[in-house]
Amino acid sequence: MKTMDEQVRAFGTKIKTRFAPSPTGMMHIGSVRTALYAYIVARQNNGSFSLRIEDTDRSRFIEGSPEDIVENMNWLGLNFDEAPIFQSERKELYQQYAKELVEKGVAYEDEGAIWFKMPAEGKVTYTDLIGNRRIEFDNKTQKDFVLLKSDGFPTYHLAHVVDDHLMETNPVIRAEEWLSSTPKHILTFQAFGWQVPQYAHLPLILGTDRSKLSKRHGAKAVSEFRKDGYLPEAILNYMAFLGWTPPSGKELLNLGEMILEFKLEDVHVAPAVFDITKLEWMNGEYIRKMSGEELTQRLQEFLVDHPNRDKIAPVVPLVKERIKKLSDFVPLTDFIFEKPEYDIEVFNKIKVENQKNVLEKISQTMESFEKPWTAEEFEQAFRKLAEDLGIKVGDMFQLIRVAVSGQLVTPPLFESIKIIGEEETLNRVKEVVSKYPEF
RNA sequence: GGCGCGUUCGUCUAGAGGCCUAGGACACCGGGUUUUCAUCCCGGGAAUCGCGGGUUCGAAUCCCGCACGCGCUACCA
Repeated sequence: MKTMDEQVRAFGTKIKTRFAPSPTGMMHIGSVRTALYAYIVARQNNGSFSLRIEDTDRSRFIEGSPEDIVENMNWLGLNFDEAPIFQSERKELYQQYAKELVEKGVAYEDEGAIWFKMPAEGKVTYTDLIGNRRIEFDNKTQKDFVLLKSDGFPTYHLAHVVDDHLMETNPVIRAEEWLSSTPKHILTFQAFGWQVPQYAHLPLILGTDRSKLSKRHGAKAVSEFRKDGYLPEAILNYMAFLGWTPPSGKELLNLGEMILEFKLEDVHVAPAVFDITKLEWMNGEYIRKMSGEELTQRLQEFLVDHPNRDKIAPVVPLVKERIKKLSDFVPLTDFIFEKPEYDIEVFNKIKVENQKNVLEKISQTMESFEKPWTAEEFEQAFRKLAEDLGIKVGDMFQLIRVAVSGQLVTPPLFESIKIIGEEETLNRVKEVVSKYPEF
């Protein structure tokens, strides 16, 4: 059996792939995988990768959609080699080709539209690159279909065939929802007398209810994942693994490694369910793998409106192992930059009697420290205080934590305090003592 | 309804006749490290491989049937 590589080489000299979304909304997370695989195949064959905007249905066009697609492809690092093609600008071209088919007698005009005439006999057979499966359709089960609409625009079927022929696309990588239409396309290629490209129909990506992934599954636009603090490398990695495992068995793979390992023929035939929990885990892995400097920079790019954007560098090492998404940074570190809101309910969660009294002692102990405070002195002093007061060490530090941050969960206490500053820390504790239990 | 595709732990998957009393990852549960959380480490439960027939000494792996799911069935893509 020939590999995909051999099959494709037998077809033409250069591998050309394309991503061909229709601009009916913001770029959807599911289409990332289609774009990614097409990109990888082009890259690993020294081929070219381009963008084609399928905007032949004027009524479904959404303003800003092409820009959103380009922007997110750039963000993901999936770069195009050629200028984007807009099908709406090629109207006359499709009309010419439609006319050609009418002249050849394989298409006819009816009610202002041009229809492809289905052969009454015969079968369409082809081998899909995904799963290397032989797929067969009986022409008898197929119906005539519209090539050119009465408004003069082509349907997807005509536009796909004309464009991918002219662009010399091979292989055609698209979602499996197109599988049923493939006989139409193959027959059209043949009617023109053109070489039929190889097809790779990628299995559908499903929502948790097992229906085709859409907005209502919570898996939404790429831009929203970006806004939520997901990293492009994690998104790419996760999406690539929906239906594909690298032969090396690695759990984490960057784009370069994917280009080395990926093969279309290794992609699954069965649909996959999109599971955001695993994406989140992967995102956390990528965050932890980054250097402090790198993370700081990413965070600064992400936190465009953060009031203390320039001061986050020292905080980054404290949260690196505690955040899964860039956006997690904010709630975890707000108390470091701003005095927190206090709530007696939070203090009540710590099982310590006479809290006000203990807080008073904490305040006094802090005041007794020489500046700069040191970790050893801090820890030893409060361990001793806990012992003297007969309370658990853990509770002691939790009380300090809440007094300083207003929260039960924070990055490491002492390190946080060092960033907040001794003065400010002491002020906060004093204020808590004086206002307790009403804040 | 017609046509097409699919079916291994909850999820992503390994698996190409014996290496499978089915392996890994996420998630979950338990334990350890730890002043919280997280990280890290250790351990655990979790798929009779959709069901039923074959073929074979032997099947998750090959064949047939069925069931179920999904997709398409537009002058949408």
